[in-house]
Amino acid sequence: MSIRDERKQQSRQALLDAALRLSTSGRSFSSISLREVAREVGLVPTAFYRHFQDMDHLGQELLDQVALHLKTVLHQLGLAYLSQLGSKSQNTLQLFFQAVDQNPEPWIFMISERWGGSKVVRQAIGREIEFLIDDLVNDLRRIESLKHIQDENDLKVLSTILTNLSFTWAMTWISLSRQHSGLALKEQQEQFMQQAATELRFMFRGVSNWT
Amino acid sequence: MSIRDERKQQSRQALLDAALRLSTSGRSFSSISLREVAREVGLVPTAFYRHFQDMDHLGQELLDQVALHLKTVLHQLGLAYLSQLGSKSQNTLQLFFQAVDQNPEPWIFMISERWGGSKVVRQAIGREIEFLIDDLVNDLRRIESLKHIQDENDLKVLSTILTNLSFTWAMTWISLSRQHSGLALKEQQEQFMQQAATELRFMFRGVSNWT
DNA sequence: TGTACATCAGTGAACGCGCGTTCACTGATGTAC
DNA sequence: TGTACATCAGTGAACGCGCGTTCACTGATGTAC
Repeated sequence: MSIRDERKQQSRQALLDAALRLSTSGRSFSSISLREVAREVGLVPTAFYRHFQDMDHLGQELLDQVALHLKTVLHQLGLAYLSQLGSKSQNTLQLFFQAVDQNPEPWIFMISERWGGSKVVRQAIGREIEFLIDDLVNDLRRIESLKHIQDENDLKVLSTILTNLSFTWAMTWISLSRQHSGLALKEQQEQFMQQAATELRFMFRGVSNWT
Repeated sequence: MSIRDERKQQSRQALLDAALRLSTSGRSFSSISLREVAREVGLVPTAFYRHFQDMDHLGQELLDQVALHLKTVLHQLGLAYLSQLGSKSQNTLQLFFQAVDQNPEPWIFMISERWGGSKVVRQAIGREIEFLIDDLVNDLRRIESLKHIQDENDLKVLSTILTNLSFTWAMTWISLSRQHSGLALKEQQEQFMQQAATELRFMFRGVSNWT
């Protein structure tokens, strides 16, 4: 790639990063402005148009990146779960929250814009969540304790519940860090992790008695 | 109440209704303006200040009304479920979606603003959801098939799952009506209701094998 | 009941501001010879 | 390698617009006597 193309790519990515940062810091994507995004990057507003037609197009591109990240993280979590085999699922839960902490923005974007104010983003998220659910079905199929679930459809329903639950967990977890700090935060997190573990236990109890 | 107070109350409620309508018609609360709300009601923008200090204060009041509605509907659903006793839970699911269809706006507001762009609304929703979960715990306690769950905390976790699941169901249901119509809509709704029923069955299978 | 004054929901003009978008431009980088 | 022209990411001025908020006002309703 030429120097010019490289620099252009950097600016483009900087715009995407700025939009993600602004729209996950307590405000929503539909309430941030083109000028804000450009300003955040140190560009003049008109330069925005060299990269995206408008904020909606940026939103779609941003969602693609965000969805790819989540897909990767979730798949790695699936692999980690499989590799430890009989190990407690609580470990996986810990890994999950660790992944959320390490890079919360994609989670915030995906979850809070799922029913958010931008139609194109909302619809794109609907599609991406379908993909995530299907991916998870493939991971679930390889889990020994789920082998007795014959009906492909039941597996998909299970995947749907888990996906939706995990979104709520992620967002609740993140909002804990926003409302508490220090020791109080640790305490709240510990308590919430216990609760999520119990939720999982409820699910798996249903799974193991499935016919 | 005097004539003047009555008229003032009407205007106030009209502003709240307009804000709810605007913020649940595909846009978000944080992206609608004070002037839009006033215009929708047929008032001059400055008249807004006779009723609310700003949009945040209107939002808090609006949330109170919305939460009260949901609380009432959910409690009535609980009573309906209890009264039919051994009857299929699928009936209750049907009643649930019927209630959502009859007045979708409170559901949309509660769910899409749960992680939305207004901080005060977000935090108020967090509190209200806690109340809804606690209310549901009280209803669950009276269900025969749940009597074997001793630990109060397990009951609360179950209530949390059900509440979160039902929110996702409600919003998915509503977005079906937004994307389809006529026969295709009926088909999608039927299919989704089956899926939700299976999700419930997973949960209850876990519940009945709880120790 | 009638009158004189007080209250206050709603009005209309005005303000400064940030917004999205247009346009002609600049100057560093790329390309053809 | 050096030169002459083309490309194009980023600039800066300008536009019309809707926004939140202020202020002095109007006139219907309420209240005191």
